[in-house]
Amino acid sequence: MNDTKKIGGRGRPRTFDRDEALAKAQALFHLKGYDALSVADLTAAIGINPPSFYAAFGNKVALYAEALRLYEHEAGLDVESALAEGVPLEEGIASILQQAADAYASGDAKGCMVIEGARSTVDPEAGAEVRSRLEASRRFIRDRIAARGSLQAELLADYLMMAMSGLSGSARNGLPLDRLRVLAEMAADGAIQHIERK
Amino acid sequence: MNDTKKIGGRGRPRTFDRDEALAKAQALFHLKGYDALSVADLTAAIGINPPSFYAAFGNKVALYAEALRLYEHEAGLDVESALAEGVPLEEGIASILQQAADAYASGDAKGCMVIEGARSTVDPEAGAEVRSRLEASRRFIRDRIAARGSLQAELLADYLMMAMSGLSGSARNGLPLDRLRVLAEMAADGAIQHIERK
DNA sequence: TCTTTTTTGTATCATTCACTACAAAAATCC
DNA sequence: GGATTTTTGTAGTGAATGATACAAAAAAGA
Repeated sequence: MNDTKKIGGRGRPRTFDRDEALAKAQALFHLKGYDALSVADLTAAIGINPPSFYAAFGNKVALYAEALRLYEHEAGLDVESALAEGVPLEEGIASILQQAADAYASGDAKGCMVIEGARSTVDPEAGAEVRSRLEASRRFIRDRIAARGSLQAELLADYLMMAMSGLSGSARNGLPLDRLRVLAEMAADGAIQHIERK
Repeated sequence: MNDTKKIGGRGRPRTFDRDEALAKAQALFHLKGYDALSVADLTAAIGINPPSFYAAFGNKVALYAEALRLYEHEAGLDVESALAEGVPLEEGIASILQQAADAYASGDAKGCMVIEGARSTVDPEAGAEVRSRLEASRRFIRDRIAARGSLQAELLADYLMMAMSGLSGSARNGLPLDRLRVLAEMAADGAIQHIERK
């Protein structure tokens, strides 16, 4: 009944690597979404049986929450440095959308795991989890813009979320990286044009 | 075993209105998505039992296809006149995105039924149906732009689909109409800035 | 009235889902 | 070595899903 790893305990040792299994689960959740990925799919991919799965991760939605945390940590955009005080706001916005285009069109799971998860997850618990994370991302972006002294933090945060959602969807629909990059640049210009001089 | 209506046949008459039931189903599919809406939900909403449901509509995915057709017919954007030869391309693009903002933020089912369905539908058959309809929409927009003599039809179609997808997602996340309208305007300006003089 | 046709309501079916009971296995602690 | 602890594999749980079998009911045609 240990969901957090305690290496070198007493009983029978695990036959699988929990971190590896988590990474595999994260990739699968990103690829197929929460509802389309069954616990049977997960246990088969990890190579374990249901009891081992539940002993290690608690339940499906808890594993999904862990997978989301891992995704944000490993594949999250670097909004922090993009919107650092040194760089002009225009450049920061363009950088975020370029990062998004690059991230969303790379790997075999296209699009943003959080954005796509927020739109597609039916399960109430999992849906609440992923949507709250998406809202947190919006707040983070808004606060970073506001911290620079901009009076358009809400508007620009709305716009960035809208554009990232659009880029994520287009990536998921198979649009290749080069074409997605152009869209990101165009979208950034739309925002830049509406930035008021401070 | 009649999925198309034959008024005044021989046998026992229907106790419900097929068109009303279809409209109800369309609204529910738009609101909850294909997978989250069960046949039991549908029969309860219509007020019939499963055998009547299957006799009238065939099966769940066939009803979904009908609902999509109805949605496109009733709530589809007027791309045709927005991109008519008389209006400047810049205005046409702005018009499409303004129409999208208005449509996506109105009613109680937010966002575009086709765009959101394409992203969230897990069922293979229903997913293929809605995604093929989304692709058809893209082709229609691209062809309408190309018919004007623009050499940027592919690019602008990509961009419009991306922007509509973003607007649909933001609407689904609860962004109110006034704020969505501003985003649509900004997004349109991003495209307009990249239109090459003919 | 009698036959034919179609819809209706009841009562399921088989499948898939997330999740678990249970006992054997494999490690550490004393 | 014996007790304790934890994981393992087998097997199965109850709930929900899309879809149906079947016979009674209600209409039209003869």
